[in-house]
Amino acid sequence: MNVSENDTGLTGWNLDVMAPIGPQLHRILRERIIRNDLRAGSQISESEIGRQYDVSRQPVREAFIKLAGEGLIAIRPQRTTIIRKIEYQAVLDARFIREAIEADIVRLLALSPDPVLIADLRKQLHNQTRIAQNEPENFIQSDEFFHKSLADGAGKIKVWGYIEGLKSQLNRVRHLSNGIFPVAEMIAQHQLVVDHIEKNDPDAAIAAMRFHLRRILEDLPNIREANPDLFDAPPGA
Amino acid sequence: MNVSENDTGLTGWNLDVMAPIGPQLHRILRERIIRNDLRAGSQISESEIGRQYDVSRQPVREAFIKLAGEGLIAIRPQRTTIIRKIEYQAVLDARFIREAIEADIVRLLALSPDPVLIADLRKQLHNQTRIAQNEPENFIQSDEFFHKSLADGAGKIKVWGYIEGLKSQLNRVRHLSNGIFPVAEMIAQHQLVVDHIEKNDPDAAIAAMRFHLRRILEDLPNIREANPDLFDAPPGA
DNA sequence: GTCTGTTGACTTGTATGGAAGTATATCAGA
DNA sequence: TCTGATATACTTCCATACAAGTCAACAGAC
Repeated sequence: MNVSENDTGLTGWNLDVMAPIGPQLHRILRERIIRNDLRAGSQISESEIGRQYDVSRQPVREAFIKLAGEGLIAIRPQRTTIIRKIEYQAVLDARFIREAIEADIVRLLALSPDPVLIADLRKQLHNQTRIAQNEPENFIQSDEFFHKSLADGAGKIKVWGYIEGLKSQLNRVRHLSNGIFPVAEMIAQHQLVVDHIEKNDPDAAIAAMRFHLRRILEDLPNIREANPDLFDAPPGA
Repeated sequence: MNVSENDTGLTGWNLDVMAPIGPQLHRILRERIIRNDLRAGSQISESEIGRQYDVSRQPVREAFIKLAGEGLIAIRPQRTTIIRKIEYQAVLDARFIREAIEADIVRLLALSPDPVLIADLRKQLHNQTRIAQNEPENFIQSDEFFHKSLADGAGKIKVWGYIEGLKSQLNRVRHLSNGIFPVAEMIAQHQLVVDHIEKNDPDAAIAAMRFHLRRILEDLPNIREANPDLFDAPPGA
């Protein structure tokens, strides 16, 4: 295990020793896995992570259990714990669920468009264009916020929380495709969704959202091909 | 805490001491909460549950953390842990997600009907009628199996696993409404879904499934009224 | 009677030790 | 050089001990 890239050896993710350790470790380790700082396929152990962060094994173990529940690691009792590789089918399933839910969310929004929400979304679209040009590394975050705002506007903010675990699977892929993502195209698709919501046209809004969320299906094979060691067994073959 | 209804004091849910304890406790406690054996609003503690099952606090704690993640209990650090009451909004949100996902699942099924699956589903419908007459207490289980079969037939068996946590919220309500459920009506709705799938009519199948899953919205207010102490704050007022 | 400070019995959070199981390295023998 | 048994060093899992925080009851002052 080699993680040290700076003086702390924590690659920038540090603990607040006054707050509960377990949940903090859960969040930190999840982020490190999603960003591929803890590489897929590599082994980790409770004691080793505990040493890195100078805590005991117990809170590490609790974080591990949560990560295993999200499918990010695989705990093999008495043997070892490994960072799971990205499962092609799991990404497809997570995307499927997300499309189903977000389609129904935009349906609600388009059935009774809220001018205040529309204005906020348009402002976000403006920001996205600026971010795409000046700080593309932050685009994923702004994209997440956009979709979250849609859920919130439909009164389904808790629904967004439920699928938090799902996003882990998708975000691992998205972080791999940071460079090759057609950002301008995605912003245009966002715009289309907002337009149809404003025009009180549910079917068109749903179609636009579904098309938008299916975009990743085109890139997925390329992403796998560019990072074969991070993925599990090939899709069909 | 009073749980003993038989000699073991475990009300029928026992541990296998050879298998990992933590996950077993998670499953057992979840079942007890869903079936209202651990009553909503009551307090529990790691040590007390540990004494009941003659294990240490540690595996109990791991089960608690998972249950908290599902929203079934609320851990208040250094204070207490309580069985959460049923949140009206959480039930609505879980139902919303389930409808969105299952609608897309039946769409897939109706787009390319599989005769083998259809035959299996029809056999299940037959069984459901028999169960409804002879052993109505098992109807919920057969209903779950029916919906799971739909997901499986669409190649989305893992999707069904992802929403496992969601079902906890819904099942708490369903177990309260065991007696007043219009079983015959639900079987007829199941039948309608299968019919439309077989006839290669996605829109009709989706409509039938959505209608079916919205049925609980009619009973929900009555269920809450019949068990006011198990629910959180009233919906609107 | 009312308020305040203290005590003690709880709670969860964290640390540590040992038990059970597995993988790997080492070494004996052919 | 190769094969197989043994030992050592890991791993997770569970039990136990300690630390820190919270709450309720109670004693005492006003």
